[in-house]
Amino acid sequence: MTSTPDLVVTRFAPSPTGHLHIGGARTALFCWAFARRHNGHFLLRIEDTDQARSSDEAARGIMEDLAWLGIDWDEGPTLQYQGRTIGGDPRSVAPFFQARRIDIYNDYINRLVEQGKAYPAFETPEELEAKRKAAVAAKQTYRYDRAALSIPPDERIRRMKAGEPHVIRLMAPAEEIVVHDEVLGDVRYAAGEMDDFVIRKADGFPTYHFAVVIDDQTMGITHVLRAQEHLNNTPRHVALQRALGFRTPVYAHMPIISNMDGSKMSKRDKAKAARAALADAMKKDASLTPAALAEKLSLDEKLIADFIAKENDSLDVAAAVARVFNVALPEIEVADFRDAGYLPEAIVNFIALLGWNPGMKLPDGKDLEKFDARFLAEHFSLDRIGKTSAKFDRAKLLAFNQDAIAALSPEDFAARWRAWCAEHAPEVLNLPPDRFAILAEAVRPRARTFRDALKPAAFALTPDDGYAFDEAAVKKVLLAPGKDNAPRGLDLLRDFTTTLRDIPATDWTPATLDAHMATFCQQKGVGPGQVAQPLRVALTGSTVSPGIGATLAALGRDSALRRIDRCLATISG
RNA sequence: GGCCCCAUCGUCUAGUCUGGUCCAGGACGCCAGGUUCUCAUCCUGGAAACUGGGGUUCGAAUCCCCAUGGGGUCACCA
Repeated sequence: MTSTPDLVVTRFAPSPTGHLHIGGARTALFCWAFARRHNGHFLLRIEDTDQARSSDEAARGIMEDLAWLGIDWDEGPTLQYQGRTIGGDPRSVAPFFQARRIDIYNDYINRLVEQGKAYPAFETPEELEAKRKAAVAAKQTYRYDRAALSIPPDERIRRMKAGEPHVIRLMAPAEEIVVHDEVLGDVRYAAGEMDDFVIRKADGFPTYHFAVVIDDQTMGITHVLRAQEHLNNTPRHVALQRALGFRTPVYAHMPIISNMDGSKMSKRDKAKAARAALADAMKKDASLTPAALAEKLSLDEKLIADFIAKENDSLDVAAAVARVFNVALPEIEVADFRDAGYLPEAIVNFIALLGWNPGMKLPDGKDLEKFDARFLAEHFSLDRIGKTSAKFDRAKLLAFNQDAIAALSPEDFAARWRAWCAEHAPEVLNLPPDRFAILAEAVRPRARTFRDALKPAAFALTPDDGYAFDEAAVKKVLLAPGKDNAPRGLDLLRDFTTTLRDIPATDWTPATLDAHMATFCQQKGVGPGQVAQPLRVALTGSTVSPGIGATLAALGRDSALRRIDRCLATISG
């Protein structure tokens, strides 16, 4: 192993049991930024010691989520992303999947057992659970009672070697442990608080605590940045480091991100939202039995019944409910935000502000809060991480995303919206490129996310005879007598259409069309609204659409004229 | 419940370490106006907070103590 003495190495160590959680994304971002700021390495390690819940797909998904956010790792499993390779093993510290490091862990565990610093214990999970329940019932704090230590050492080892099912427990230290944390300061844990926790499970896999400590040491991790929910784990890790003779890395625990109501942001929130929507639907429609729902959602009836009864929080059911009943589920995982049409740069900016702040002013005296990953890589520091937990305010994220969308060049916005549409709304791509570009620009200030953009764009995606003319709009805008003796909307429309017919396709652009309308209005002595609104009703069926020039142009000359003709033919009077 | 952490507008926060420049600044949201062909964008203005109580000090959002509140964590999950 080659190592540079002062090389800063941070790591992000997700367990591959699902998509990347937004909170995990922030942890990864801070680890990445800290490494960049100090010209160090950011390492990605996959903690797959929970055999039942881990999967390779999940690991890959997490890597893609990170890459999408622009968080690249210098060391770790490799990923091909947009033509380049992320990851690698420049210091020879692989493997990066814990399941492939079992031999390493066992070496250290054997050493601890030989030294009497750890010992086998033979209780079954059921026995321990019973003891735990008894302690709770007696209002006592449960700690492992060291029953295994009453077995003579020789016999313990003999039974262990004979293959009797056992776990290995660390002999907890008898002294106080002080954890120095870069954001919280010294955190003290009194002697005797810690019990002899398990470091190797009966299935032979190390527990999280043990694997983390071994890996952080053998991978040369110098700085551990993680969420505060891990703070209480840290004394265990320090105890382990001392027993093993390892150094202690620098710790920095960052505040937790929670929902607006203070509850923890979790994947279960999606199930909760779906369940509420389902309950609502079932109340309104008595025919929606679990059996009927199974049909409707094309899922197993038992799964659905259990979901309703809160027996499970199946993400499949939640997703199906969202789709079929057209309800929005809260975004929790990075993939949710991507699907909803958020920009990675907006997400990065927003989550960076959840618990960190540059503390800088703009020239106009306002606080600096808009920045990108490059800025973070230059300015991120531990001492500006806050201590208070942060609530995830979607309204503010939406505002950030809207600003990020506004900051894009028209070409960039069109290209990126197109890429999103290709995945989530392919029908939009049926438009010819020039009209797509016009539509994109028209829709941009009306969209806070890519998905949002679909709504104001809808008029351009329906067939020319595929929409109805809103009755109230027709009455008010087309048929009502004009103000101040002006002609009715319908007559103005008919009149202006003559002008429109004379405009060649080559001039059919938003600016030119707007200019023609302005001229027409001047000639007729009417306000722009008196022409634009009737036109809008004819073109879209409603009184709401982008600017009239853009609306006409996004439709294209043929389509626009066809729509007006249909309106004129349909609405008479 | 034990242990641990935290405490500035509804929310994210600046200010706290190095007490006075803070009758507390910014942003989102909200409210009210304005621009505009609708919707939206955009512009202007407004309401809105130092959890409470004790200290220390000439002086406390800033330092100390207590109370209260919130959160985390107590697995052969990570």
